[in-house]
Amino acid sequence: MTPQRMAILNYLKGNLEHPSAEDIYKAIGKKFPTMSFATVYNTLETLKQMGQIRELYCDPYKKRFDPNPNPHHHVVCTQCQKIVDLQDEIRIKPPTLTTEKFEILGSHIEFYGICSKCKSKNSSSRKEETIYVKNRTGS
Amino acid sequence: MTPQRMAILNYLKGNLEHPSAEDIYKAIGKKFPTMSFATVYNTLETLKQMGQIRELYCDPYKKRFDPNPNPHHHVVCTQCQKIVDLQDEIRIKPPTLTTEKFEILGSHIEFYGICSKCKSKNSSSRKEETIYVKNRTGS
DNA sequence: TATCATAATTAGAATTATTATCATATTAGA
DNA sequence: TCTAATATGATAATAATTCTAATTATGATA
Repeated sequence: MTPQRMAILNYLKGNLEHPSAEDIYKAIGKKFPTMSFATVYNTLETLKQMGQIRELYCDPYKKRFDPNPNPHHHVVCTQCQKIVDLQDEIRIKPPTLTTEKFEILGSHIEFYGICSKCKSKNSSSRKEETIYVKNRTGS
Repeated sequence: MTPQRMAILNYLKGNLEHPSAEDIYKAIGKKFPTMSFATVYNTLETLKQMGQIRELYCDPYKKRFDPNPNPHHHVVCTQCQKIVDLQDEIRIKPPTLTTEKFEILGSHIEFYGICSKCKSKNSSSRKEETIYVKNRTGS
């Protein structure tokens, strides 16, 4: 356990925003200005291997990281890529694969939609809506 | 409707492999050697807008395309990124969001696991298993 | 405490997938 | 056929991520 790892883990734990590697790099950079991007990626990979965090793929533009490794599901805004945890316990049967034999290890439900912030943005300025759709950074 | 578009659409329809843009480029390239990668991406974007195909994000390394735009779910191999359609009709309740108000537009379930091919690969040559994990191309 | 092996960090280059630009070519409609 | 609109192809640009190699920190042991 190095200071950098502590900082990254601390930042992640208790963060509900499902930050990307860049988010983490920027946030930690304030405390550790010398820290490199590679360390962020290395640490995230290590934490993932250790089962401390989970990597999410529901943001099509970048990987996102979830400090809660326990199985749960997500709601994703298709405009700003905001990801929100779902508390609901959803029970689904394992699939009946007819042609392919898979060893199923887990499942993940993604609900897609528009968050309230984006919805109000849309209605207030319709002309610009393609900007919100195409701009990856969500800014 | 241009010849290139026809070729891409024809290739997609009736393809169960959920190909990536590169897969499509390579496959169509045999018939249209002059076709550019940009055309593949442009066409896929157009077809997506038209609602003819669906873009999948469950492969962490690249976007994958599904010729079936109707709602259905998938099983993904975490080693070779093989994606298989699920025929099962799975009914899930829309989530009860307490803090955030989302307009939910759809949902997608991903089951994760190991396909039979990767499972036999693993047991037959354990020493090389990191190769299969790290090699993105799945080859 | 000094030494050593191991693992972590850094900076930067390299890679991969994807998107943008723009000149040219093609298409579809009058 | 003519023309405007759109598609294509070559290439450059970008963004996220991974790799490399040199340096540095860490922790165990003498």
